[in-house]
Amino acid sequence: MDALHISNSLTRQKEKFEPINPPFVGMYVCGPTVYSNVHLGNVRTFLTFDIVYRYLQHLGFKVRYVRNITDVGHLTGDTDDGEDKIGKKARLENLEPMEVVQRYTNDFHDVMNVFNILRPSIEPTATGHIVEQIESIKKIIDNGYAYEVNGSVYFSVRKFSDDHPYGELSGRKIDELMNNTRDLDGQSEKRDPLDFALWKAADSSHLMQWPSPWGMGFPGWHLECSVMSTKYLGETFDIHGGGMDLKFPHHECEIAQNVGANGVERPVRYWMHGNMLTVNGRKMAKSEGNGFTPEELITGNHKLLDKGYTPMTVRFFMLMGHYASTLDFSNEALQAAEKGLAKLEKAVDTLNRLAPTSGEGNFDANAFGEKCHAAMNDDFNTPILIATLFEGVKAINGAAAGLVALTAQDIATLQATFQAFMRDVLGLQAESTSNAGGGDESETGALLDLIVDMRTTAKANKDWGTADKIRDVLSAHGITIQDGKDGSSWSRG
RNA sequence: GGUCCGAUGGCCGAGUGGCUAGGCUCAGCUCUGCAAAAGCUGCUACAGCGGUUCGAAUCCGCUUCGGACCUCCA
Repeated sequence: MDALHISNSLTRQKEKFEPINPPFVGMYVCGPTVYSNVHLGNVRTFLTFDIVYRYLQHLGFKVRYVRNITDVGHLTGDTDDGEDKIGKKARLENLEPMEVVQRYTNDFHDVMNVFNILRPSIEPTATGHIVEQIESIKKIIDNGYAYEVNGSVYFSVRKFSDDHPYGELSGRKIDELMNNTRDLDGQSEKRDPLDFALWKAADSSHLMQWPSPWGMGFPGWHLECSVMSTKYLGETFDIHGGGMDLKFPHHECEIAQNVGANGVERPVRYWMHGNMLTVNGRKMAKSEGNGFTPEELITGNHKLLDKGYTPMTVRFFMLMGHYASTLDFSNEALQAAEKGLAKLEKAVDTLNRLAPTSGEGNFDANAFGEKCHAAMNDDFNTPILIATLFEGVKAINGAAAGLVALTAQDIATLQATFQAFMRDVLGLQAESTSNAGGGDESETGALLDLIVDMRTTAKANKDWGTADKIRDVLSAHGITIQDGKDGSSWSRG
């Protein structure tokens, strides 16, 4: 494809991407609720939109990427008097709610860094936008789509659906929803089970609460995303992303709120949903007890893991599947990713030392680069991109083996393409396996050259014992010796 | 119960009407003091049944199995 196409969840079509105000692009992604450590499934979603962000920038768009932090707890249960998650955690650990928020926000940021996921342009918090949320509720009430009961405000879905479509994104119909709504525990003040809260009254035991025209309380969960996306990206903007599990009710309610407050019929042009990471076919989730943290993954300290894996291995593993498909976690898949990534890294290294042919080249480096673009243009198809990169690997290794001829220009093009797609777009950075802190690179390199040289002498003398000992010891330190026709060389990893 | 989605070789995972996906694994070969790496070759699949078509993994129907959402969720 010669232009970027995106699968739009709203229309269920693959559509050509045309920003509202090129070269600017506005993108909003639902961030985490910071009441616990993020697990790997969460990471997958943020990785998905990291790729979108990176590729849009690669294409030259000026992207304003907004990803919120949900730091209001919301309710643990379905009842009107449920405790909020952050408040509950604060009580359990004897902390201020904001201490809980800060702790898990820090954790979230650390994890994002470890996986080389870029920071958004703006990272707004729900608590920082209480005023805007209250203003938004007033507008919705004024427009006739919300009502107040005992200090709480609810959105009237039925009233809204008389004037506007509701359920378009998730493909739900009001009548079906009616029949399938579960009976709530406790009585609800809602006039209709389909209604959702914009503002909840809080009693004195509730730790996080703010004054409002309706009394002390806190905002409903869906509202913050509507308000913050509108504030920073406008009443209509280009891309809204999030996990598949947020499609309903969260995103559906967001649309209703935006339309209800601002009257804009289609606030978001392209809706994108990342699919779930599964374990043994089931969604990774805290409640399932099958989730593990990035730290457990890296150390391998978890019953589901045979060993630890590096962050880049995990990143590569996730990118080997398309974001819109479920991806099943398994040790074998991780191991395959580990080896595949090592092969890729090794080829990049080989590429940098490759001697160009003096004659004609027989590899079309330009076509290779275009193929990489085509893969990403087709709805960010990272598995195809990776498969294409391996075609480049084959050419590089073929050149090293003397089977493929690459001109200096070909090599330069290959280097630029690997830099652009492997490093910049896929965000796969080289992981140093050397024991850091042991002097500078060139010094170590000179020593290794000397050792390899000594081993070559030993080999020439058929002193296999010495030669093998050098190889084994270096290997134990992560240095691999390669013997070729024209002598030996070393590499890390 | 309702809505939606999926089922691809030993494993993971693309593809969506005709053309090699790719990675990993396994076997053989080349290279090599041995090994590793690399290269070459092989194993070559589309849940089942029926239909549409010159032609289907790809479209339609049914069956079986699995999953997501309908409640907080990335």
